[in-house]
Amino acid sequence: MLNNVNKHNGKRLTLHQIAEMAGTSKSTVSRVLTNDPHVSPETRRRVQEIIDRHGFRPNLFARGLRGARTGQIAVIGRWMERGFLADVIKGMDMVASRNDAHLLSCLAHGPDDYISLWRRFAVGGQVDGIILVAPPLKILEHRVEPGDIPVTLCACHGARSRKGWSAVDAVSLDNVSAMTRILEHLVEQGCRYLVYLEGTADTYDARERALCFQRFVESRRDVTGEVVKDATWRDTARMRTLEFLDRTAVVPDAFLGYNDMVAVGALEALRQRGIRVPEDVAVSGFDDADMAEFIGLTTVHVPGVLIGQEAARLLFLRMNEEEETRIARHTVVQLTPKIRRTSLFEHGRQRRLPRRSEVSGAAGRAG
Amino acid sequence: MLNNVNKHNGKRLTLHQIAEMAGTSKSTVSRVLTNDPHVSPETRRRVQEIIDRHGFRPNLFARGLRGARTGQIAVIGRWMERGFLADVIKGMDMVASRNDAHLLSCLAHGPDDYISLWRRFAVGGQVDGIILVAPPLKILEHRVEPGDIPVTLCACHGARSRKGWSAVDAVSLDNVSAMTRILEHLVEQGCRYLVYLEGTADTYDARERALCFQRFVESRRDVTGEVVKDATWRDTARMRTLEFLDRTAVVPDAFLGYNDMVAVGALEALRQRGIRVPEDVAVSGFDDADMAEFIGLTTVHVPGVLIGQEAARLLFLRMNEEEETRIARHTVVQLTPKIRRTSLFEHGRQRRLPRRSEVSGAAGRAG
DNA sequence: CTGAAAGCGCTTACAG
DNA sequence: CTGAAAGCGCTTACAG
Repeated sequence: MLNNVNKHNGKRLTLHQIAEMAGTSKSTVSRVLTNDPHVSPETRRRVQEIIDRHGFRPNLFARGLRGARTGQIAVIGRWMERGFLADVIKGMDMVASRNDAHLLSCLAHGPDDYISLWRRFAVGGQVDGIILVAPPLKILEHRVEPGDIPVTLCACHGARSRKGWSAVDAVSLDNVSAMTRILEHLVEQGCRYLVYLEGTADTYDARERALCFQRFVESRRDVTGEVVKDATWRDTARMRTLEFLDRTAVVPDAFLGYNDMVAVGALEALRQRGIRVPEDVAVSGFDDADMAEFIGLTTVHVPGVLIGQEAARLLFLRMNEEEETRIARHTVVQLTPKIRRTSLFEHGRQRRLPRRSEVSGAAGRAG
Repeated sequence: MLNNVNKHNGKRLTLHQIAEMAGTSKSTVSRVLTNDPHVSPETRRRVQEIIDRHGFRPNLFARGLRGARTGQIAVIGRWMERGFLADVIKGMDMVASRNDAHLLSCLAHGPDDYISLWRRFAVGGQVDGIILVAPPLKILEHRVEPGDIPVTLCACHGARSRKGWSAVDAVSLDNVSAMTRILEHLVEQGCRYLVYLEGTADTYDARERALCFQRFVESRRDVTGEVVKDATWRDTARMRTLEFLDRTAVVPDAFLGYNDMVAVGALEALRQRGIRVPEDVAVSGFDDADMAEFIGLTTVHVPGVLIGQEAARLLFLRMNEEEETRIARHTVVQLTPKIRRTSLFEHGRQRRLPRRSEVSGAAGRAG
């Protein structure tokens, strides 16, 4: 009887009542509930049967107040990452529900809000653990305090090398390998003048992708690069791209977006200016969003669900440790480049627009 | 000092300590915290100042155990609706954080899991209220019990007419108006043979959209319709569409998807068979997903954030009521059809494929 | 292996 | 307006 869960004769069930029905004490019932080994098999069986029959679930507040497990995990994320966040939360929820825990998901409204949410949970005792998804860079100015409840970093590659964060469990994305392979692919396709649309600049992963782009460009004599800032979402990316196109003498060979939505913004701008993709310019994104495959967008597949599962696994591992260990676990998730239509010149490139090399070459000769 | 929030000399703060510092009693501090009017302005000011200075936040478990507010709202949703769910949660979170509450989001793994999650929270006392997002049809076989904590239905239009659910607050989508306008638009464009890809059949909204399609087709003498079942997501929609195309004598004039992802599945299948959109066949979706505009998909815009806000508003209204009222609030959200490229034949329709009317007409004459 | 008792940090009648 | 006290439902030393 689903409707009678946790109720008996219309009254909410308590340990006390279960104990009475089982002809034992509250202590023993509690021991059964917490899997305490100091209960005889026979007693355990009898008590468990009553518990099961009535669908009894202990009051979480009493439990939490007593300082035991609350069965709640706080997940702090950002609305801007909603696509990734939805996948990650799915993965976490899978693991959490296997551990009889629920997710308390909070969307931060900005870096400061993110940090104050984190600190509140870190000391508050409201949850058993915290997962920080793509936290703002600013969080690294703070540190994990000795008394904090367990925390796992998710999608914040590199944070572990920072003072005060080295002992924190983390699952990070291998942005650099994936980004480098996309860049190499573009160069192979004949691209020499690349533009990176930076997206939000305040997460570690965003920063890492931008840095990777810059280093790659610097390491290649034959490649020129430029970073366009403040292209955080589809519309801003479209606007930034339009502005860029209006002030540039030559159209670049490729636009790389911080993520797929930014790439789509660039595609819209290019379409608006009548510039063909991929004939005139290549475009790539990051994330492999739902429709990326359909529109043939070259991108990097990010296995969000798997990442969420792993983050939750690390957290439960930590939570279940008897005593504090000096171990910090770090999982690096490999990402898969997806080369698609927007960056492929199958039949040789047919370009109407002048290349940068031609223009600058001409200018060089003229000068 | 962010790090000192809720701590004083390294110890977690309690009412007791605040009372000591303020030179008053726990009772009075508690009264200040709960906005009890029975406190002198001077005392209130003094206590509040200490609270603010130390960033004191009362222990939620003690509060919850005592039977007062817990500051937590449970949101139960389904992974399949992830796009919609992400938007809705954003809206709820905006309202919740204004009310100093957090969202406990649970993803149900199936109808039974959904229902048992709901019942657990309904009687459990873990949260102050529940929002059910797009619950499975099966939930209507159960009913809201008298002792249940407040619940708000979200995206479950029509449930209110069911026994045991009439007194529940709800925010629903006006699926019928939107769907009808899309259907009328398609007919205006010359479509006569329509196929609806049903998607998941186990939510009220999905059911309602399918029903609306069937009724429309039945009400029009000149229109033929067919429903394809079990097209729940992009890949299944693609497969169902391919199967359909392989067994049909004539290609329909339009495919309507239960949502945008289903529509994209259909688009993929059509592309795979070399059938042009919109020249040979029109396609429409539902939701107005992130990339729908970019790919020119005709769809219905669903304002998820706004819907989430409204659901949370209704819930807080209910929670803040002193005594139980006999009022049930119902907000209906209007949806906006977005007519785009996939259903527009601007330059007159140029069709390579035979129309159903032609084929069946020929068959009729032959018989 | 089992039970009686203390106590977690609040709120709210109750008494003044 | 204010304070002392009871009690919410658990868990865990403590004693047997």
